[in-house]
Amino acid sequence: MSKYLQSLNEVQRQAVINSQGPVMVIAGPGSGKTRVLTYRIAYLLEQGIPPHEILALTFTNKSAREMKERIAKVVGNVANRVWAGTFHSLFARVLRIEAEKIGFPSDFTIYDTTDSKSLLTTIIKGMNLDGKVYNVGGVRARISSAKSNIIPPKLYAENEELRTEDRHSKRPYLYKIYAEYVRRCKKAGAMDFDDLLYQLFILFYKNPDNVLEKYRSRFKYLLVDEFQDTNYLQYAIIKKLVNFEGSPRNICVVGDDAQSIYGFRGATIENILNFETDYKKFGLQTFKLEQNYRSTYHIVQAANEIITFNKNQIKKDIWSDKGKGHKIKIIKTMTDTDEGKRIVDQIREQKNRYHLQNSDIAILYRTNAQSRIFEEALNRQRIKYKVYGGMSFYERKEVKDLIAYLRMSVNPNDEEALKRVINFPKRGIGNTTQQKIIELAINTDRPLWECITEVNVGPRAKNALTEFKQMIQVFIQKQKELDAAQVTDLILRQSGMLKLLKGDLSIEGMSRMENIEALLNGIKDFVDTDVVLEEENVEEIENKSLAQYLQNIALLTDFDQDDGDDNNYITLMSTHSAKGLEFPSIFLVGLEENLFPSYMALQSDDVEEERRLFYVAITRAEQFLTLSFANSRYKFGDIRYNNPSRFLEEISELHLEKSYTSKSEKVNTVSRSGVSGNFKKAVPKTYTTNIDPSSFAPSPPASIQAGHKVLHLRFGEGKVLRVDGANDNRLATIFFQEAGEKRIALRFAKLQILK
DNA sequence: CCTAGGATGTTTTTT
DNA sequence: ACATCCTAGG
Repeated sequence: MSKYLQSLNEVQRQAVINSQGPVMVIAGPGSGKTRVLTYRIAYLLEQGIPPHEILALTFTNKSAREMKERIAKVVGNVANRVWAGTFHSLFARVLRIEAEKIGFPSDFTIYDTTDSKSLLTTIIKGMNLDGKVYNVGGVRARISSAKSNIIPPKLYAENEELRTEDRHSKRPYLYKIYAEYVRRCKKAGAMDFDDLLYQLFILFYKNPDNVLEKYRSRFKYLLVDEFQDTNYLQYAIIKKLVNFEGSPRNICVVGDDAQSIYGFRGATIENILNFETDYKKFGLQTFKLEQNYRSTYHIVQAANEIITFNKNQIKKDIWSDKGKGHKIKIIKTMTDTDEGKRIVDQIREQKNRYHLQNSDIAILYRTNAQSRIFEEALNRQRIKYKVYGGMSFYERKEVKDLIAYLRMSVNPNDEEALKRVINFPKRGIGNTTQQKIIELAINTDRPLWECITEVNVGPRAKNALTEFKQMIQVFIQKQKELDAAQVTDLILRQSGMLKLLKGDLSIEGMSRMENIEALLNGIKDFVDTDVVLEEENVEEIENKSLAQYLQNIALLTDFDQDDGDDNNYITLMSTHSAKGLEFPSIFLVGLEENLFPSYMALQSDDVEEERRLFYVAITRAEQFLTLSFANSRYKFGDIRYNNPSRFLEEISELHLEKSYTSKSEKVNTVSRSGVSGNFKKAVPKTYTTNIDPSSFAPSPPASIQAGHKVLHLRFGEGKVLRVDGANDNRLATIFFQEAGEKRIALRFAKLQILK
């Protein structure tokens, strides 16, 4: 047996070596999911499967890269020829090859969210609709969800249910916006993020030139990571590739229903259930990875406890043999600023006491806006950190502006790029002129680009437009002759952007210039780095053109930037971004009602996904887990008061450091006044009991029945109203005199029966 | 056509 | 608090 197989436990090994037919791996946090995936691929390669026949789909570039690196360690360079990447990037790659079959240029532009929103704003205005009722964010989400459920504009228009929903939300014309949006994207030769999936499905569905057969015979082995976060559309594509008459159905999906946190963008746990029914008849094998190799006992147990508060889940029994470890610490502060200070103090202490590096530590929060407070506190103490997410490098205005010029030079029909640069830097083409062009384009059903010199405007504007067009035409020409770095340099000068940026000596201006230089360096890097040609992918001619560069950057995020050599910094990121990562010490902050769980989730009564997110967050920790919340916090400029998060109460005290309760009782009894805004005053929510812990004797969980009078260390005396579930999953509904009704998992409860 | 200053909305999470 | 949108006046 190969050496790497010996390093696996029995279940893991089975999940690796059962390489034929459908396989589902349910993998708890830290259970070696990535190891199974990578070893499975390595195993396939060792069995002689050609690398290009393996398609491994992940959600982030980072996990794809990590996977490739780890496969390479086992089997060497052949790993680079496995098709491993994100859904979006790999599908974009296929679409570049096949785009013309479905009416797109192969150099199609990828619209990011900003582009999509900007186009929608134009459309909504053009239809004279109220932008407040038809807010772009909401409209875009609606369209995105339609695409994710494979509902094209025509079906949308015919679907009474959807139309009624729209009428209810006072947006009866949404279907028209959708149709126009799709039309405009196609006219601009552009695909948005959803299109990268949707158009691929359409390609497979319409199947011109039997293109589907080509990919079916090419990708003989499919692996899907984070399967719980796939949406209907993604699963539909997977099925197109795998589920057909005579197919060996070599598909392996890996996921964890308890870590499904992308419901808001259409991910559905039903895919896991559907997968079972779809492949049962083809000999589906299921493996459950339940041993956690990441975290110590208290962390694993706390996670187990809180997840039982969710109703729907596949039963799992996650355990760890890493020892008891440290208990979970909870920090409570008065204000959000204090939270920042206290967390950073705590970080310093941990670093000293346990000799942790900056890179061992991460601060996680629910919303990106929370990062600022910690940045300030870390700055004051001169501790290095890096913020992930939020405004990414490629979303900065100056970067987008320059890229818009680049995009136009490759695809002049790119409407959003044109709108960005037509009057930037200012060249006398104002709003009125632009409106006239847009109008002409709509009336004659032609791209904006073709209309800019035909539009009927005054001589000044006419002149400016002619000059603009000539300038872009030069760029288009040069782009074909020069490499990406050379042409970008030329564009930067000739467009006037460089002059404008250099002339701005303000702090912000300097930083904009720095960003442009960083972009330029990135492009130089792209040109100078040799890429090994993959012989199987002859369709792709590796070159250093601008067009090639643009294809590669569209789907990059901040995560994908090289940090250089100094990587000893504290990581700050959202709980969503943290999925799949692990750190010796995690600080999970802002644990307040309306923040985590979020206000939106509470409004729509969807706390379960928030709880899964909480579960994901705490299971990132290997040894130290610190949770924090603040009494008051600034939001939209004024102070708001929130209660501590309900999730804090769902962790049993067994796993918490003692300091929390004593401290919080003291602070919590302070009454406050003068609460501003329409937020209700925060009601202190700790429950003082005068039970002496030393005389407290919890009864065995199995003995607790409905009707019992019971004692709980924190909640005091209560009556068991009912008990449901069986064995390990028994949940008691208990009414406490002080704390009200609670649902408690008996497996973990410490309850003393009184009578 | 451009600018400045005021009004307004925005925060959930991401490829 | 901050960014974007809107409006009036030059």
